Amino acid sequence: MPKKSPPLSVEKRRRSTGRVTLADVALEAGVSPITASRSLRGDAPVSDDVRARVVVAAEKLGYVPDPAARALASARGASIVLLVPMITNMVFVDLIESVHDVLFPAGYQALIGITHYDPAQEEKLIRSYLAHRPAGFLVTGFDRTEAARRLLADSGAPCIHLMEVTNATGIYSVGFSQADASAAMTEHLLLRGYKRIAFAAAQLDPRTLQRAEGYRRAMRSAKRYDPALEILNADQSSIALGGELLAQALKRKPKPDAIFFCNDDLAQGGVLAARRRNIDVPNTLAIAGFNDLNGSDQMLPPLTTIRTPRAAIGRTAAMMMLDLLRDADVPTLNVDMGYELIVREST
Amino acid sequence: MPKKSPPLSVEKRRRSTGRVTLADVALEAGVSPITASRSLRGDAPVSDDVRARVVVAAEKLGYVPDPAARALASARGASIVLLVPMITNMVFVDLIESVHDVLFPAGYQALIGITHYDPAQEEKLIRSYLAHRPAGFLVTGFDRTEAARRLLADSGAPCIHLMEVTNATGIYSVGFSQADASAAMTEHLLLRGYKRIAFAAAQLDPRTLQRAEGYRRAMRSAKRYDPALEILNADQSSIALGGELLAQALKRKPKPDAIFFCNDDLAQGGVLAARRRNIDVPNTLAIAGFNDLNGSDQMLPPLTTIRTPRAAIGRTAAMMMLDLLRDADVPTLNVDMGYELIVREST
DNA sequence: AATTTTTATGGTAGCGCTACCATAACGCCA
DNA sequence: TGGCGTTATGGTAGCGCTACCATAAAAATT
Repeated sequence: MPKKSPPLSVEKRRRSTGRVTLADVALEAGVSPITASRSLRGDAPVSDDVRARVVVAAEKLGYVPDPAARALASARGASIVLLVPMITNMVFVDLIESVHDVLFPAGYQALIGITHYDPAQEEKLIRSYLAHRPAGFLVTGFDRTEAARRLLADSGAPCIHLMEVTNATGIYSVGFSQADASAAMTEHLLLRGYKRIAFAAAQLDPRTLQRAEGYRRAMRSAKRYDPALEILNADQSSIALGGELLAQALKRKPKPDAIFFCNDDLAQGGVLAARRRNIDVPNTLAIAGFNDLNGSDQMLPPLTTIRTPRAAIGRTAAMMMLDLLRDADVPTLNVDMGYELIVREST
Repeated sequence: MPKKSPPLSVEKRRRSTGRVTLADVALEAGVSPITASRSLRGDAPVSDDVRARVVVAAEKLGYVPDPAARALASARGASIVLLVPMITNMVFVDLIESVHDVLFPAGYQALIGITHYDPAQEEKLIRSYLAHRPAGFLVTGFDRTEAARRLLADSGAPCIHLMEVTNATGIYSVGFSQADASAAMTEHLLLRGYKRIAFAAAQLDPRTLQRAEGYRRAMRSAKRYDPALEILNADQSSIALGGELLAQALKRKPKPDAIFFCNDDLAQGGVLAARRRNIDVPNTLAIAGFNDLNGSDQMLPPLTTIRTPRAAIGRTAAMMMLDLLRDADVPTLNVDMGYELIVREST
C-alpha cells in the first residue's frame, strides 16, 4: 500500500491562466485542437459541419484567440506597423484613422511609429518593430536608409509606401503626385493672372520638396520662374509661421502678387496675417494652400487649396495590405489616388 | 549493428527562424537561459559579473527579446492600451503623443483604441485588447459601462484614468477639473463686465457636460444664470459649427454680449464668423474658447481660452504607469494637473 | 479491381520565453 | 560544529498556438 499519493494533484495545470483556450473549444466541439485551429482560421480543408460545430463551441465558450501565442507559433503576428513622420500634422492623423478603421475590424492591430522625419530614427523603429513579427509594413514615402530598405525586404512582410507614387516596379505604393498637384495649383494662379507667385514652405521634408519642384516646373514653363520668390524655411510648420513667411515674402523683390504655401497650416496663418495687415486678399495678394485642412473653408477669405486624398490613401493601402496578406492577386502595384483643386475666394 | 541512422539529422531545428534567441545569448555567456533572462530583466538576484557577461553577449549577438514569447510566458505583455474617444480632435493627439513619448523608450508599445465616445464600443475594445495581455490600461474619463469597469478590475492590470479627476479612493487618475476650469473662464468674463454670457457647446460628451456645469455654477453664484443662454448641440464639433452656433446665439433673447464656446474649434469658427458679420469682438461681443489649440493665438482677434495640460497629463500618467508596473510605491492616486487661463484680445 | 490522387483529420513537437521548484554554496548565530 | 536561513544558479515544464508530418477515408484514375 503506497504511503503517499503522487505529488501531483488531479488537477495539476501549473500556471493556469483561466483563459479559454483552443483546446477547450476543441474538446467542446469533439475535434482535435488543430482541426479547431483550422476551422477558425479557414485556411485549410475542413468539412462544413465540423467547422460549424467549432464555431458554435467557440461562441459558446467565449473563445478569444491569443495574439501572442499565435505570433509565436506562426512567426507572423496580427499587427501591422504604420510609420508616419509625426502626428501633430492632421494629414497623418487622417491617414492613421483611415488605416485603423480598415485594419482593426479585420483583426489587425496597427502599431504606430513616429519617425520625426528622420531616416535614422525610422531605421531604428523598423529594427525594433521587426521583433514584434508584424504581418506587414505601411511606410510614408520612399526616402529611407539603404539598411532600412534591406530590413524591410528581408523581413518577408509586405510593405506599402504611402502618400507618394513611383513608377519603379515591384514596389507597392498608394498616393498621388505631390509635384503634379503643386504644379496644378501654380497653373491655377498663373491662369488667374498672377505673375509674381511666391512659394513659401517649411519643414522641407521630401514631399514638401516635391511640391517645390512642381511649382518650379509650372513657373518655368510659363517663363515666370524667379528663385527670389522661393521662401524655404526648415522650421516646423505652424499657423504662426505662416504669418512670418508672409511678412518675409512681402519684402522680396520682386514683391509677389500671390503666395502659394506648401500646406494649409501656413496658408491659414498667411491669410490671418494678411487680414491683420489690412492686405486685400485676393486683389492685392492671392493666397493658396495645400491639403484642405479643417478650417480652410472658414478662413477670411476662404482658402483656395489642394484637397489631398489622405483618408482614401489610408483606406486603399490598408485594403491592399489585407489582400496581400491573404495572398490574393494584387495586380496594381502603384495606385495614384489623384488630387482635387479647390478654388475658393483667396485667389 | 543498426541498419539505419536515426531519422533526425544532426541539426534538426524543425522550424528555425534564424532569430537570435535567449538560448544563444546564454550559450555565448556560458550561463543557463534562465540566468540570462534574469540578467537582462534585472528583477532577480544575479551576481554582477554574470550580469555583465550576459549583457555583453546580448550586445555582441544583437539579441532583441521577442515580445510575443515574453507575453506568452509571463501572461503579461509589454503593451499598454490607450483608449481615447477620437483622434481627429487635437487634444487627444497631444495626449497620444506624450504617452507614446514616455512609454516607447521604456520598451512599451502603446495600443491605441478609439471609442467614438461610445461606452459600448469601449467595452468591446477592452474585451478585445485583453486578449493581448496588456500590462496596463490608460482610459479617458470615468464614464463607462459596469461591465467595462469589471473587466478592467478583473484583468489585474493597472488602470489610470485621464483628463478628469475624482476624489473616489483606490482609483488612479491624472487630469484636471473640467468644471473648475470652465467656471474660471466664466468668472473671467463676469469680471470683465459681460452680463449675458452664452455657453455654446457641441459633442456633449462627459467632459463637455462638466464644463457646462462649471459655467452654470459660476453664472448662478453671480445671479446671472439664464437657461436661454445655453446652446447645446449634439453634432460633432468643428470650426464650421462654431459659426453656426454663433448665429444661433445671436438670435437668443436676451441677446448675449459674450459667448463661451466649450472648445477652441468652435471658438475659432465663432471669431471668424463674427469677423465675417462685422461684429466687433470683443466690444460688441466677447468670445472665449477652451483648450488653447494651435492657431487660437493667431485668430482675429487672438482668442481668450483655457490652456489645458494634456501633454503633461499624458506624460505624467505614462510615468505613473511605469512606476506601477515596476511596482514602486505610487502614493498619489489622483493627480490634478490644473489649467491656465490665457487672456487674449477676444474678451 | 488495383492504383494513384485528393481531402479531411490527428499527433507531435516546437515557437522563445519565464514561473516554479530544486539545489548548491555561502554565511550566520547559538 | 551543526542547524538554518539567505543568495546565486540551474532544471523542468509549460504559456497557447500552429507548422510539419502522418494517416485514414474518399474520390478519381488507370
